[in-house]
Amino acid sequence: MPLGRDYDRQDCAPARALEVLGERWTLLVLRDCFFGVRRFGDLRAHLDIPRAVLADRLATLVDAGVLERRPYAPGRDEYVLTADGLDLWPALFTLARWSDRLRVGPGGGGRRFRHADCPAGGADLTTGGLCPACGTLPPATSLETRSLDPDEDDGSRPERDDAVSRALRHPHRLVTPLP
Amino acid sequence: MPLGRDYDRQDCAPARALEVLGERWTLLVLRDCFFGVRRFGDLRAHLDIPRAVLADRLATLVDAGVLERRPYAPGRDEYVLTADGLDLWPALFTLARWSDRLRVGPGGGGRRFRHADCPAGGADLTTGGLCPACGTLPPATSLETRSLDPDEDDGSRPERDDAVSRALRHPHRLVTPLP
DNA sequence: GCACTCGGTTCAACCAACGAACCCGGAGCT
DNA sequence: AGCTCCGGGTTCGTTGGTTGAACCGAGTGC
Repeated sequence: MPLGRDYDRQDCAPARALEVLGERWTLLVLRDCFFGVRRFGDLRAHLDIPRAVLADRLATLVDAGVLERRPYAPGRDEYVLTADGLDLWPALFTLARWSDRLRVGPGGGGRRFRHADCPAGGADLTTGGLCPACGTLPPATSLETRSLDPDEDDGSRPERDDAVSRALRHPHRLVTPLP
Repeated sequence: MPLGRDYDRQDCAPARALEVLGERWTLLVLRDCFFGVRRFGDLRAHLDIPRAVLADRLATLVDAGVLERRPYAPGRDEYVLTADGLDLWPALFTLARWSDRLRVGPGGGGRRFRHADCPAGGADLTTGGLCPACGTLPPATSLETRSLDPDEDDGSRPERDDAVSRALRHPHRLVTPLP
C-alpha cells in the first residue's frame, strides 16, 4: 500500500499499478534498474535517497515480484528486474517521452534508445516505443541507450559525479549491469 | 514539486514527469479526466479523495498545463484535458495494461478500449496501445471504452454507486463528458 | 585486533494527507 | 429582502510517511 489505503476501492487497473509503483522514489529506482544499477549503494549514490526509504521501496518491489533480491557475494545482495519488472519498460518509456516533449530545450538529460538487436539494422525508438526499422515493440533487454549531451558543462547543472552518472554518459545496453 | 525537492537533481525525463504526476491521486484524477469526468464534485464522489487534496492536485495540473480550468456556468468551473494532457494517454494506458497482466482474475474492473474512429473497422487495442486493425496508435479522443463485467455482483466488491461509476458501466467515448 | 566497507535499522523532526467543519457566491423560493 | 440549498472550495487539528543523521553488524584486508 502506497500512502493510504483508499486506493482499494478504486477497482481499476491504474489504481492497482499505483499500489505498487505510486510511492515516492519507486519509479526512479526502477529507471535505474533498467539502466543496469543493481546495488544498494549505487542506487543511493545516484538518487540521493534516504537509506530507510530505499530499503523500504526495494522490499516493496521484491514483495510485488517486480525485483528479485539475490546474493552476488557472501553477505552482499543485489536487486535485479524480474520478468514482470521488465514488462514495465513500455510504461516507463512512454512516461519519459511525454515529459521530453513538454519541456524541450533547457534541463538537458535527454536520452535516446536504439533497437540494438534489430534484424533491420536498428534505429531510435518512436514516441510509442516502436522500432521504426523493424516495426516491433522491442523489450528493454534489446535496447541501447545513450545520452544526448555527453559532455555538456555550462554550469547550469551541478553535474552529478557518482559512478552511475559517469557510466551513463557512455552508450550502454539496458538492464545489463553497469561497469 | 511533489513531496520533497530532491527530484531536481535527477536530470532525466522520468524525474521531470514525476514532478507533475508523481503525487498521490494525480494519476487517478487524470484517468477520470480521460473517462470524461470534469467537475470537482464528480471527481470527489468517484475517487473518495479529500477536498483539500483534490483542489491542490487540480491546481497543480492546471499550473503544469495538463488541465484547463474553464467556467461552464456563472461561478462554476470544470477541468478539461489540454493537448498536452491528452498526450499522456499512452503512458496511462501502458501502465494500466501492466497491472492488468500481473493480477488477472480476481478484482475485476477490467476495461477494454476500442478504436471507434478506425478506418479499418476498429478493434480492441493491443498491449502497446496500437489498433490491430489499422496499425496506428490512436489518440484518446478516438477510443471507446467498455467495462468487461458490467453487472458483476458477487458481493466481493462493495460496488461503488456514484454517478460516475454508474455511467462507466456502459460503453463510453473517452474524453467526452459523461452524461 | 583494528579499521573499513556494504547494507541496512533506529530515531526525532518535519511536512504532506486526511477528514470534519467552516465559508462564500449564485440560484430559487417566499 | 431574507432564507435555503448547492457547488466548490479553504481552514485546521490529527495521523502517518519522509528525511537525514546516528547507530549497527557481517565480511574482508592488514
